[in-house]
Amino acid sequence: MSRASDAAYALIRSQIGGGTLAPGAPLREEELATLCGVSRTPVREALRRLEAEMVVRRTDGGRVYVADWAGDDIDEMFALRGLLEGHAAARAATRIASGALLEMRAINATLEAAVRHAGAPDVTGFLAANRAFHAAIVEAAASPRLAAMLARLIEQPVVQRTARNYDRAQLERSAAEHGELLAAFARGDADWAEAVMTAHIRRAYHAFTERNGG
Amino acid sequence: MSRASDAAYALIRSQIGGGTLAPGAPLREEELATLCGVSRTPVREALRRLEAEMVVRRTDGGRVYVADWAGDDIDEMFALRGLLEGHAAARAATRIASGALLEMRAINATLEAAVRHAGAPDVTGFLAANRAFHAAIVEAAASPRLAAMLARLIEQPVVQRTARNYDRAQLERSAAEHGELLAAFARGDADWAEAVMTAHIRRAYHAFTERNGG
DNA sequence: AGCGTCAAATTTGTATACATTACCGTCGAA
DNA sequence: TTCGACGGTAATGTATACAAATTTGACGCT
Repeated sequence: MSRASDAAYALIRSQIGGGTLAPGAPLREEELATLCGVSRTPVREALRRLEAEMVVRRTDGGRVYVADWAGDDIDEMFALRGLLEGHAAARAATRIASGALLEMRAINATLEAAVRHAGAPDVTGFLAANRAFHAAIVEAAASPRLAAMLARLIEQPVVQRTARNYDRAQLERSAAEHGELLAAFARGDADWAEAVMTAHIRRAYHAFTERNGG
Repeated sequence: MSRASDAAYALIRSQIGGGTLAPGAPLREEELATLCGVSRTPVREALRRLEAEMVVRRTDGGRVYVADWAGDDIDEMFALRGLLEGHAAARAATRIASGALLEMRAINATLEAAVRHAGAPDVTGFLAANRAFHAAIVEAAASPRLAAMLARLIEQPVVQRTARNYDRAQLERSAAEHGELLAAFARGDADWAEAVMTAHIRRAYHAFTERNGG
């Protein structure tokens, strides 16, 4: 896509993710335009994209606000993630190429290393590897529509807060579940992969709600 | 949303749905602008929306073409529809209000009347009632994200071609399955509702592929 | 003859000016 | 005092002009 439009999209999204733009805050096009150093036009396109992703919401008139997904929204997101990522895992199990499987093993080795990092676990490293791992599954599922839906569903702030709530034992359990997914993939067992992934997401859900007053 | 932008969106979408704009056809902004009687700006916004819905696709450069979803795409769409509509039915079973349930019974009565129409079945009437019925389920599911996903997934051309492939017996079976869904809703049985809906979509899938060379 | 390169033309991306619409405060009347 | 209407203000919606980029065609070279 275009340069300015993409830059505006990335910046606004990161500001929302980083908390600089708080949930419920109004977003005025002109203000964002000066913030991004571009004109209103690309800002408008960025807002349209964010609206489609439900990162922002707009009122009956055109006013745009930062979406304050909380409570039921979180429940929805995790329920749909479980459904769709489980489906993705099932598809991936019967389609993944051996090369991609090797790559995923390497990714999970990195993840395990981050978990067992000397002193405290390397949460940032964990997050990067975790993200790459899940992305690889979606890639192997070979379903553009599914990929698009999951991209809109997985809010990184939620994933990050979830992981930062994990203690070392939970991080290790995540790594172990990833290992089990790899075993299911190696055997082409779709049902197994789906079950493990569903449980994986479900556990993340409870970890998230326990410490965030869901 | 805005007047002109909405009009452009509706017109372009209907032209694609109606076949006037064939799959693979290039879409030039200026041409569409004159066609819709508006400027390029609202056309651009309409194209962004259609892109998010995967009704059109755009190349590395900004060129936009009518998406030619066929073959694997159809499989994907039905698989995801089964998953998500099944989930919607499960949620609806435990949440639907008695008033909404009554309304759905009325809708299905209309649908049955269309099926048993004197002479040939009234397929247009069937489609209208069918659409209203499924929309009511999504509404009762009370999940905005789920609703947004399904809206992007259910291409009316596909639904229409599916229904037009049905013979009278299949139309009657659809009506019966709807009736079973209503029974599941009345008892608040989420598992039952989900199973019936999944089967319902699956049958539609096979009906579609049988006569469309899937 | 085929291929690479360069240039012209067409198309999209961006910016800005203008029109329109929604919001909000104020004023007036019940 | 509260409700409703009205007008000012500020935001979004639209149109157009200009800049950037990509495609396409032709020309020259191998």
